[in-house]
Amino acid sequence: MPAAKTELFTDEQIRIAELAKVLGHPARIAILMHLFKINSCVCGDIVEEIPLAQSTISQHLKALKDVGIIQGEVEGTKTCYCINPKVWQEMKGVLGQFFGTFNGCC
Amino acid sequence: MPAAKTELFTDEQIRIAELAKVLGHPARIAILMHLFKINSCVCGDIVEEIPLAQSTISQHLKALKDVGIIQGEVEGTKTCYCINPKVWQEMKGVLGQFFGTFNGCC
DNA sequence: AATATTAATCGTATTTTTACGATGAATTTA
DNA sequence: TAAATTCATCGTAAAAATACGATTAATATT
Repeated sequence: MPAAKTELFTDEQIRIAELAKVLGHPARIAILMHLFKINSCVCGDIVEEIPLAQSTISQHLKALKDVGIIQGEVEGTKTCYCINPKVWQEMKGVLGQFFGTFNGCC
Repeated sequence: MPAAKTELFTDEQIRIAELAKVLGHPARIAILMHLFKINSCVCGDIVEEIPLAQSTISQHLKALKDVGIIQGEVEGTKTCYCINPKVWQEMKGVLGQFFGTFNGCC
C-alpha cells in the first residue's frame, strides 16, 4: 500500500479503524476469548491454547498491546497479560456508538 | 502470511474477525459514515466524498459488499449502495456480544 | 556458576492489502 | 449511432500482515 494517507481521514475514523483492525484476526479473538474465559490474566499458557508458534503469538500479543486493549506485566520469568479496562471501555463506546449510528433507512 | 490456518479457529472466531477486519480501514469507516449521514443509499457521489482514486474506492466497496454489510444495486449508469440491515444487525449482535463478554476482572 | 524456563525480538519468506492508472462494460444522452 | 457517464475489473507496484525458526535477554532453579 503506497503511503498511508492518514491525513485524509478524521481522528475518529482512524481510531475506529485501528481498534477494529486489531480485532480482525481469529488468533487475536481467540486470545481475548481465552482471557474472558479464565476471567483473569493469562500468565504464560497462551501458547498451549492456540496452535501457533510462540513467536507468532507474541506478535499478536504485541498488536493487542500496541493498540492498548491488553497490558503486560513481567512476573519473574513469565509475563501476565490482562485486559486494559479503560481501553476496553473506550472500544465498547467508540464501536458501540458507531454501530448505533445506523438505525435502518431503506 | 503463509497459508491461512482457518481450521484452527472456531466459526465464531472467524466471523468476528472477518466482520471486524472489514471495519479496519479508515476509508471504509468513512464510506459507512457517509451512508449514515445521508441516511439513505449512496448513488454515485462517494468518490467526491473520499479523497481516493475511483478504483480504490470501488475496491473498498467490494470489501464491504463481500462481507455483506452493504449491498449494491445498478440504477442506470449509477450504482446505489445501501447498508444491508440484516448483516448490520448481525454485526451489532456478534460484536456487541463479544464486547459484553468482558466485565472487568483484575 | 551453570542450566533451564519464558517470552521478546530478529531475520526472512509468503500472502494479503492497499493504491493507482488504464481499460472495459453498461447505460444514458446528444 | 456517437459521445459521455459511471462504475467494475485488470494489471501492477509498494507496503503491511502473518508465520516461522533462531536467537537473545531476563529470571529462576539447580
